[in-house]
Amino acid sequence: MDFTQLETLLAVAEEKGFSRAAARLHRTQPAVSQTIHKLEGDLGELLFDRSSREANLTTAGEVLCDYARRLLKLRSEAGSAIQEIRNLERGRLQLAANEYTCLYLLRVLDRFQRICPQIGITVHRSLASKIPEEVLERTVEIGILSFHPEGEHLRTIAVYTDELALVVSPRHPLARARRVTIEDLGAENFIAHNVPSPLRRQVIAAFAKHKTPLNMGVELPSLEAIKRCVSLGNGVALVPGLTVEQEIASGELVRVPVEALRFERHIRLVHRKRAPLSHAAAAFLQVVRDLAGDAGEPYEFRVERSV
Amino acid sequence: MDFTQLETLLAVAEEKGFSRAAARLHRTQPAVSQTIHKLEGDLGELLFDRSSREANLTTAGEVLCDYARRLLKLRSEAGSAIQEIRNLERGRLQLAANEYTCLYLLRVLDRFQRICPQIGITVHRSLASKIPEEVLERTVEIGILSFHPEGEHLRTIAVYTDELALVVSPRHPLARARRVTIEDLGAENFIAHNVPSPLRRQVIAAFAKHKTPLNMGVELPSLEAIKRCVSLGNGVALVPGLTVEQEIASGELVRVPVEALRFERHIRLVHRKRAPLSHAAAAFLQVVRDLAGDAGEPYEFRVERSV
DNA sequence: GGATTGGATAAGTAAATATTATAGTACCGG
DNA sequence: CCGGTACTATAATATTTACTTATCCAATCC
Repeated sequence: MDFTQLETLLAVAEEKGFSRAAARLHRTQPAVSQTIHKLEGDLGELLFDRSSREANLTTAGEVLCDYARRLLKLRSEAGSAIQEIRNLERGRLQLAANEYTCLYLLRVLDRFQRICPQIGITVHRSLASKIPEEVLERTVEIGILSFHPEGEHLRTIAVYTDELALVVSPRHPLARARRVTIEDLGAENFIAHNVPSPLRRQVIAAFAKHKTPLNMGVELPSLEAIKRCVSLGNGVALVPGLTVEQEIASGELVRVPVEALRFERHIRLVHRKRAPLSHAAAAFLQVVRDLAGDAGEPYEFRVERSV
Repeated sequence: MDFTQLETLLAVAEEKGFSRAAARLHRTQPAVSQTIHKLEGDLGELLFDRSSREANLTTAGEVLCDYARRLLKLRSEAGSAIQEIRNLERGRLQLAANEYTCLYLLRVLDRFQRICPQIGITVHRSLASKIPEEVLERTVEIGILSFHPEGEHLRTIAVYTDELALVVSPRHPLARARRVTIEDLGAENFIAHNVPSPLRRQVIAAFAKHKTPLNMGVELPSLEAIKRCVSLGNGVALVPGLTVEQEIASGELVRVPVEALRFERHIRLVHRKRAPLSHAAAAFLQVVRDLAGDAGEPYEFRVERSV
């Protein structure tokens, strides 16, 4: 029992004749006869009473017509559902981000949702170091990272350039200083993120280069905790600009520019290079690309080579 | 999109691999690859991500799998439904009978319903003369008649031999008579059915043969009315035995045997000779045949030749 | 980095499904 | 009642579709 047979059945039933059905199906009459004959053979039941001029359904034929209509309708729905996926009227995008890269994501999501309101989004909150494997294992389709992951199978796209910001409490002496050099920071208590990162090493190197002591008296596990700690006047911290935009705007924290501590941090999207991109993911990437075009710096869309 | 493709899709999805799916489907791996490839081409969408060792569904693939399961389930239900018709677990039998032949039908129906409890029955109440055309026009599948209809396309089966009964009221003088001859009826008022029938002519001929006057003072349109009329003592009537069995048993009417008025009436089934018999109709005929075998006279099952 | 597993591709073959041609059967009108 | 018309079945043939074998290529495992 295949769809062609069912379509033929319905055509014959509705046209009340094999010849007319053949015309409707753009097929010859013997083709229709054979199709129905084969279907009858498969089922072991006659479907039509051909004894009179017009073909009439038997009981079995009537019952099967009923199913045929339902089956063909369902098949057509299936086709539409696939169309909907292509048209971004259906689907879900699985993303992975960490505490920090989430902040970038928020800026894109808003725009994405306006363009693809029907696409659901799931953001998996992960540790940065776990994100590449989540992408490789297909738990998520796109990861958002602040480092360039290794791996032949990943495609990395730099999408945002963030600058580290040295932040202090508004009541801190440095908050009112005209010009601050790295040497001025030797006496300060640095509050650090307790995860190893390339950035951390760069900072240590910068202080070493200027022969300035670096006091990392407090190490905290979250950016939220670091910001709160600085805000209470317990030290200074070097954090990604994105994470403190809000607090600087509200005056809760003050950013202190230091020439020797200008570090950039690139936010990247990663996805499996060889896997076919879902339409939802492709649309997401397009939104990111458009954002770079419309909003300009610090947004960008720069595919990086694999390492 | 055909069922083979959908089955293949599910096999690959469930086995997470083309080769394993091929084994399950008793087909070779290239066949599976080609089937999926063609399906993808038809839909314009990739269904699997083959980039890793195991095949993973894309969004479109997942959606289609969902539909595939529903479609295959529905097809299997359709197959079962056809089976049910064959097994007499589903169906409806359309019969045509008139006031009189209905009485025969009642005796068969009881037995039929015990054997085929799932088969619905619709009895079309028709005028006897209209029944053959109802059968020919397929309004009903089997007609029940008391005469032998003409027509090359009808098959006629005599199933019951009924005898006409002369009935009178229990208070009528003939009710107590020892032996009644046709001549004794010359003074009686005959209540007749006002439809012309071969039988009516036979009765008139019998009276003429015995040179007995026949007074048909009252003509009524239904057997029910005739019986009531006789029961009230307004005359005598010659009616089919089947129609008065109840009343004779209850004593409401009395049957008076008259040698010269022994007329037989055959009840027949008719159906289209060339049309395929439904399983329900075939079962019905079998019940009628069995009844003839089990119950014996007056039941029978005698196919008559077409005229 | 070679071995292994799994999928794609190409060419040839088998099977299914179409077509043309023709014969047979119901129904209609003179 | 009989020939014309309308319709379906069947046979022979052609075409398309789907499967198999053989081989290649990519990813993963050890």
